[in-house]
Amino acid sequence: MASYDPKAIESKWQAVWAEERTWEVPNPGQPGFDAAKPKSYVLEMLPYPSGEPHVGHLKCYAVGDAIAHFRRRHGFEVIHPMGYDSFGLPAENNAIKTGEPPAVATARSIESFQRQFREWGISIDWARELATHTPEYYRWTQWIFLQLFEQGLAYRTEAAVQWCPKDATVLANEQVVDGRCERCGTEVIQRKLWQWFFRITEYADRLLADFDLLESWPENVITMQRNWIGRSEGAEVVFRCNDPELDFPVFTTRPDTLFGATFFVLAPEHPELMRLVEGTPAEEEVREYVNRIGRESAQERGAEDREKTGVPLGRSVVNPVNGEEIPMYVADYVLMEYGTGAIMAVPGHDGRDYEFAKKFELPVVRVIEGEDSETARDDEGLPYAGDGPMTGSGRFDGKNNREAYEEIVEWLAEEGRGKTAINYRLRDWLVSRQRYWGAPIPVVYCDACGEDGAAAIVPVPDEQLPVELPEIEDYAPQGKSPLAAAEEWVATECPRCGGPARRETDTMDTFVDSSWYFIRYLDPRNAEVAWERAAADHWLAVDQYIGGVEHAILHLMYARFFTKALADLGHVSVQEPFANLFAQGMITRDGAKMSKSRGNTVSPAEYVARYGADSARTYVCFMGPPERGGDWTDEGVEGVNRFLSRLWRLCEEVEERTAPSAEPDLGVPEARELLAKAHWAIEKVSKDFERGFQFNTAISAVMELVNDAYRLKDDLYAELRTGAAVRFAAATAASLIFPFAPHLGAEVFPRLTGERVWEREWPVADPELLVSDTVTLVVQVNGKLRDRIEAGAEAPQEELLALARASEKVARHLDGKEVVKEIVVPGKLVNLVVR
RNA sequence: GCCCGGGUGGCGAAACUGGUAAACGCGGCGCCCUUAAAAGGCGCUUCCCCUUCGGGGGAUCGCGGGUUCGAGUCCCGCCCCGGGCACCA
Repeated sequence: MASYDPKAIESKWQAVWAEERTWEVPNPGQPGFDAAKPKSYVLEMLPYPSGEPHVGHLKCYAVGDAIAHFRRRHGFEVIHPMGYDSFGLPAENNAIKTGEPPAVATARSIESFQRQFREWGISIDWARELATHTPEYYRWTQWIFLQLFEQGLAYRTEAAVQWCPKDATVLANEQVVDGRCERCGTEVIQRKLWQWFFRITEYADRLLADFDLLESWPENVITMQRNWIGRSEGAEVVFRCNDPELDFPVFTTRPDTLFGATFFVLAPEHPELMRLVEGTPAEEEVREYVNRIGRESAQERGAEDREKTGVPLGRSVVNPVNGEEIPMYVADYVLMEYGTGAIMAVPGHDGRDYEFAKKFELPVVRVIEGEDSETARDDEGLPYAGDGPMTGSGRFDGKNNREAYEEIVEWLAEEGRGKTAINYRLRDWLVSRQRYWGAPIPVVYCDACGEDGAAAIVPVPDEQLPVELPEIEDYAPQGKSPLAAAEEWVATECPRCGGPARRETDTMDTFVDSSWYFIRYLDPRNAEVAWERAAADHWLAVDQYIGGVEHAILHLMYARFFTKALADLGHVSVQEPFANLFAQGMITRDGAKMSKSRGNTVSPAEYVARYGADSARTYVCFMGPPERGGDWTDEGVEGVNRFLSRLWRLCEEVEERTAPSAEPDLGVPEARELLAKAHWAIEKVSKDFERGFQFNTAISAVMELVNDAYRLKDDLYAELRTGAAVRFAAATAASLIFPFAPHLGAEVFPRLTGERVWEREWPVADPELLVSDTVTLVVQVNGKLRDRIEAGAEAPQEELLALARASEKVARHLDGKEVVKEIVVPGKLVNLVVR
């Protein structure tokens, strides 16, 4: 008997699948397309190809592949593509360090990913493979950019961005770690620069509302996105300054506290700030303050226990509800990015305003009665954030603040001093990067076409796309994009007037590339259009998306935004890209996140070489619930490898000792028991797939089946028809383990059944064999377990009671006591309550 | 501070709508096979106490209360761990 040799069988089946292109599926209109077959789009987040795949990849694709196989065997036409998110910083940083072009390192890494995906036996439709850094792909990224630009959804403006003074470059938020540049450790500052943005805020409400369209997303991911969007309802109220004459709208969620406003604060970046103090005694101090704040990092400014600072402006505004003049300040606790960059300060009912008022000795006024010991900081019980009757609020006195809320807003609206308003925490998406390794932003600047001395932004016409990345010498950013150094490339012709023009030298954030790749998979080789509508309509939406929680906010929200924008443009028919989302947990080692510096990384290749891909894949699915994390242990992989070897040996033995086509004999108790176990396992594994991919328990069910087969097999081999039960059990185990250990399943199943496992429908449990004639009756006295008795499954209540009372163990506890209550749960238990 | 997860043996974990706590795996212990080892097979393994060695009793799912015939599961109050957001008006 040959022993389990994963290397041999794995390469054998990988060759078959490659040769036969087993996992390729046709589009509508293509040969072999079957319109009657339901489709299922199973997708794992595409990898960023840097170095070698790690265990996180192994887990993600093992989980996704199990789902793909499960659906195929339920009659679905499963599309299961793969690609590479191949633009990005690591390749570029490597280029800066070594001078090797990013394309070279990227190609090397992609090769490694391709090789390992094949070695893992992931069922990928390779005909649809793509990489986002190729001109064939980013041509369409640029096309989408221009589509958004035409709609006014892409725009260029001057904005404060994170700037590293040492590297002289803008940094993405992700590149800022604890307020410092991730590369050189220099403290990041804010700087104003002209940047490209996508108007995602326009979609804030739809991004919130359409959570309802999703079939199944983890609740925590939805919550994270909801918080990130941060919708608040409130009112916009206008405060007027009489000298100089200026209106200052503020956003507030508490118009009911308007009567308690005792001062007014502007953000240091507020555009009217310097105008207010110019030529006044306050000018010097305000200017110094603003400059000082400007030099501080966002980290410092947002620090938890930062003391309130600010400067009085020597100006005042009028509170529209009571005509009171209140003094103006500038303070850094007011943020320009949120609301209007100005606030009315209500120290009596807001903790931050309270702190500021105390420090600057400003009046604190109560306008709502009530107390809350949690928030109160003084004898008056202020600040108070709760509800209650109004006071000191003129004609609203005595009313509950909740009711007054509506009335005040209505009244303000009548007076033309306010209106209801909604504010979002979400900001527009900054997409330009002063970096080389990304898709060039496809616009040119033309002075001749411009007005008032400003250059016009002229989009590159579709037929001139892609705007290809030029080859350059030095990849290091010098305060502007490295592309700016490619002078010949920058100097171009204006598509509008034919005169001299300059190319945009910024590239796009790589999140742009990954916001639409799932659509390109559907028509990946199309050179005429980004995708054919029929193909997109057939396959979208993604039925099951799988990836790490770390993408819960950015990637998933950007992709949702793109889908909605593309739907509005008439390019797709769905509003949501991912109907179902599965967020897998992170694998740790020795209880810690894996990292090279910690030296606790796990190389999947090493384990695949040692135990085979099937063991590695099955292990990552078995280590715990896949949505939770888990700690990688070598013993764990060995354990799974032991199980697969055991299944292998069982199948080998069964092939030798039993005949192929005999009907199992249900009359022999052991044969029936084993068949029942097999059907139980079918039911259990199927249910575990359906109930949120509980693969750990699914695999344990197959383990139980194999254990039972081992326990019973030697007695059953003797007869032809009892041997058939063992054959059925072994074949069932092979069939059920196939989604996790496809090579083993593929090898062993046809040897026992003559059929290819992936062409065979997923088994269905026989209900007759799922129920047994007898059950274990649990007998409790006062809720405590006293005995277990075998009883007929259909036995009536009286019989169960009689059985329970007949038990000696039970009788011992009834002795001398009175039974006051009898509880019978048919088929389960009897509980006797005694006194 | 706010919003999510989660606390069950030595470890990873299981337990469907309240009904046998610890399935499955790891580790450990013992036995069988073997000249020996590896591999493999079989069994035991939550803790404490009593035992005439057949077994018997008690405790136990982060802590404290409650509902119930019965709570890991439901309710109330706390503690700890992980993640996200954080001066958002």
